[in-house]
Amino acid sequence: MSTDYNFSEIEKKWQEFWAQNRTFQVTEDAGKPKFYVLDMFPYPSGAGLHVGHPLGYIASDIYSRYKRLKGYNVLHPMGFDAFGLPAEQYAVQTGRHPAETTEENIARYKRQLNRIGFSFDWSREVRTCDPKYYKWTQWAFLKMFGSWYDNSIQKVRPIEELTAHFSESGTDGIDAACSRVLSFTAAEWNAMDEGRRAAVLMNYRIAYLGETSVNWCPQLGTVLANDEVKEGLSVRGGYPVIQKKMQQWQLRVSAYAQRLLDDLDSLEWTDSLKEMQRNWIGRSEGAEMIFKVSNGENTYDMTIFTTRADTVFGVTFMVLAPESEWVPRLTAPEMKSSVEEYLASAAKKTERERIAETRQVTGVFTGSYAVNPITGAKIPVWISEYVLSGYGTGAIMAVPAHDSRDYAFAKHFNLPIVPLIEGCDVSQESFDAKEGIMCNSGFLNGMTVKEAIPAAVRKIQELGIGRKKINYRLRDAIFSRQRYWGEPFPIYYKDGVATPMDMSCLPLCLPEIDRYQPTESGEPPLARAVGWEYQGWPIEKSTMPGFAGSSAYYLRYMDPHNDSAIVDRAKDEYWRDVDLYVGGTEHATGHLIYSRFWNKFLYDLGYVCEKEPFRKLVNQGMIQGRSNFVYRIKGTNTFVSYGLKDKYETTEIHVDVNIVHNDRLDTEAFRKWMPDFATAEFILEDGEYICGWAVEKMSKSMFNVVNPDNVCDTYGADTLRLYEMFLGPVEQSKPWDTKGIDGVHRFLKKFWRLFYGRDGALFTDTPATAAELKVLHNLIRKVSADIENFSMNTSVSAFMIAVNELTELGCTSREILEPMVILLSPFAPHICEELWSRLGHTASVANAAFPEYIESYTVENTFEYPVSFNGKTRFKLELPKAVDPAAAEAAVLASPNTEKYLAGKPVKKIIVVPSKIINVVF
RNA sequence: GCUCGAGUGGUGGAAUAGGUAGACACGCAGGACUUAAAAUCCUGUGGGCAGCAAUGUCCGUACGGGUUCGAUUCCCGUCUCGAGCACCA
Repeated sequence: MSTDYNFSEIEKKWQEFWAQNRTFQVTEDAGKPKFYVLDMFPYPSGAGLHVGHPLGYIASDIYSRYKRLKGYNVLHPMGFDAFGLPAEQYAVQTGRHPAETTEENIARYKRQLNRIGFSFDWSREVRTCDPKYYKWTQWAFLKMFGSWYDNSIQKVRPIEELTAHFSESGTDGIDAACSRVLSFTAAEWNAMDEGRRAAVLMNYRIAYLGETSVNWCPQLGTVLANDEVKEGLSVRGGYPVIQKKMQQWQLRVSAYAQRLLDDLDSLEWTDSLKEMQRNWIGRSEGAEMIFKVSNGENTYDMTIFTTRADTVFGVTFMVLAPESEWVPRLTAPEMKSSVEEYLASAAKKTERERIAETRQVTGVFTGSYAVNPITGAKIPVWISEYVLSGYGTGAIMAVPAHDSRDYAFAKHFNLPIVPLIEGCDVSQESFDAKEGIMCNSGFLNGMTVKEAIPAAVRKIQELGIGRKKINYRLRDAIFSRQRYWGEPFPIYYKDGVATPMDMSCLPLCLPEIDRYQPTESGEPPLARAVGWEYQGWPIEKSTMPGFAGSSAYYLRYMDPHNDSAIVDRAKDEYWRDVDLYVGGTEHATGHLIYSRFWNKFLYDLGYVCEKEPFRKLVNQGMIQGRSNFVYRIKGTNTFVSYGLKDKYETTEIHVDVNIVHNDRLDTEAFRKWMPDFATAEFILEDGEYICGWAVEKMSKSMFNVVNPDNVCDTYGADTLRLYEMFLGPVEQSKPWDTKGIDGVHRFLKKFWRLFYGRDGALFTDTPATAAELKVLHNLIRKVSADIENFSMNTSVSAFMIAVNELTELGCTSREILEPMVILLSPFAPHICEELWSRLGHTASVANAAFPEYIESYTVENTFEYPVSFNGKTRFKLELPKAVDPAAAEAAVLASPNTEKYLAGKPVKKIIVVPSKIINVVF
């Protein structure tokens, strides 16, 4: 048996051992407390893993292994978010089936992950593109299609209960989340034909088909959700996005807005993440107010939303969103052509252009007028882009004196501005602050703004022209994607009416098609599928978005092979929810909202037992790339070292970081790297070529991608794991910098040498000394506290200190070394398994028990020493044994601050080291 | 513009409840072992001043104030960086 630390042999051996012995497979065990540790499952991209990906996985794996040692039954699964755009785009280019490339990518990912020694229970693996998995995505969709949200009990109910109510009493007594408020009697309902009823019900379903303004990305040929668009460009690909009205499947997430907001308080998430979700939900309290509007022939009631009901006396015009349904009704004949021209120009703009022209004022007059319900004044109705159709009612009352957007509009089109707050100057800009005393405002005069807002709301409520209203920014999620590689909708169109398939039809498998691009007529790829029909009727041709499959995957891990339920009730009641969820912050307003919504929906229907899916959430930081540069002297093939480059005219060239070590270039490897450089010459400094560097995104084009496989080859997985933790706090973003990896590797070698010297085993059965026990127990305390707090980086330091100390003490005692192996095993599992077995154990170290911390081994041996001051015993010194009490007393009394310490305050203790006071506790 | 978060040596970063700032590691410098290299080990390493020296002393956690016997930590203001939202009425 080798006495050297041969990591590659050890790591291979134990990875095989874990797989063969199914060491990390778990089942429900009522005798043990459960703990569910989840990583955000990866999208298996063609590029494979780089060192940034495993950061969170390593931290969660340490946590899982630690909890296992602590006696918990730990569920720690992994799977793949396997539907998605890149595989499909690759298919469009190459004609290869996305399933094929996805399969290959998953195999590569699994191989890479397993090399790092994660304790995943692979028997529970899920893949979103597997029909056995997406059966339950489709199932949930059908459940949503068959449900409505009852606002009065804040809960979802089966749609049959709504139809029963309709046939008995119409819409009377119904307070439902809906696309638009409808009102009809039972008789009217009963007289409707099937098609009409279907249309009415669509207004209430949680999953519904509706016309909406969507983010359309022409280059991708698909619709995108709000969180898939950043700054007017698609997150995937960075293509421009335009607004387009389309008939789309949507999820009525907005029904859950208040609950999604309220339940945030119960979660152990970072404040910043909760804040992000709060902003995204965007609750705002205000009022709805009805304005009479007239196009000259007819008069209508138009409802608007405002948070400043108090400013109603200053409304000098109204504004409609260009997409508002009021526009056609209120456009006067003589204004028709200019309105149409304006609408056309607004529709043509991309989202990005709209943002770029943010402060440019545009708009057009409709020719119609509204009546201010309080003052009776006749005010013009305009159309402008600055009003959004998706928020409130898509129409506003404009108060230019107290809203900067209305102000800009009024100035531009020369509309009147009426100030409503005493002493405010609106000649240059609006006065938006909610402070001051009201004036020019009838019954509100003399009140402060804070008083006036509720007073105005009360008044309009009395007059029956409005009511208190809470609005949310959160919109319904658009659920259709015009592409191939996603879950098909189990919906067919019977006489044009969207009809759900029977549950027994699930899974509805994705059909084969010959090509993956949209059809020539612009239909989604599924239009190419031959026989894509159900009982002779056409099946829905769009597919579900990426977030569909990732919204409930944590539930399937609890019971991944169940074909008759999304999760067995007993298993759900055992595993309940995710105790620790680790993943990137980029999912804050996407996946993490959708998942919470999805879970709440299933909770309402009684399929799951917890209101919230993810109890504690940790956001790991991104690992950026650290690029290296070489400097070629212009017009030559000679490269000059970093420190000398200013003496020449050079071009900076990215060089593969894998042939650079500690910023020193491996010149031989460089010559072999690319044919162009085969004859490269170098100007060195001190015999070495020093490279320049910069922090950039980790990407192939910058040659700064570091593959974890390479690190495992050179240093081993245990070093990689420790180093990623050592780099800094898990939550923090930082560049991958291999400087320092040697230090961590050196630590593992030192650790090994505690057990094995040059001539064989060192460990003995001699009892531990007091000093050794102190080192061990301090470490136990430190490491458990650190892991619980997720500060793995300081744990690694603590290990280094402990190993140095034990080395210095010449520790060989099994009594110390065995617990050390257990302690380190979550961080560096392979070396610990090996040492554990060499210590004579046959079971995996993963099945050991975490050593208990015994305080008496570590407490400082201190004693109290009374100090008299001015003849009285005034305070006590808590002194370490090593300190001379007389010297300490002298130091305290001599301290110029002692008088201040004693000034009227009782002193509890003073901690002293020779000649210096360090700690006074009152 | 609004909302969060963060600014500590040459570098990554420590400092649990306000109590010896800079742990640990990298890098650097010097040394040991070696024919040599690699590996390994030891010593030093925030800055200024004084001293042959052990050492002493002052300044130091973005900047300016405040609270406190004592502030990297708490409070107010400023600057810089990062993240998110962005015409949300």
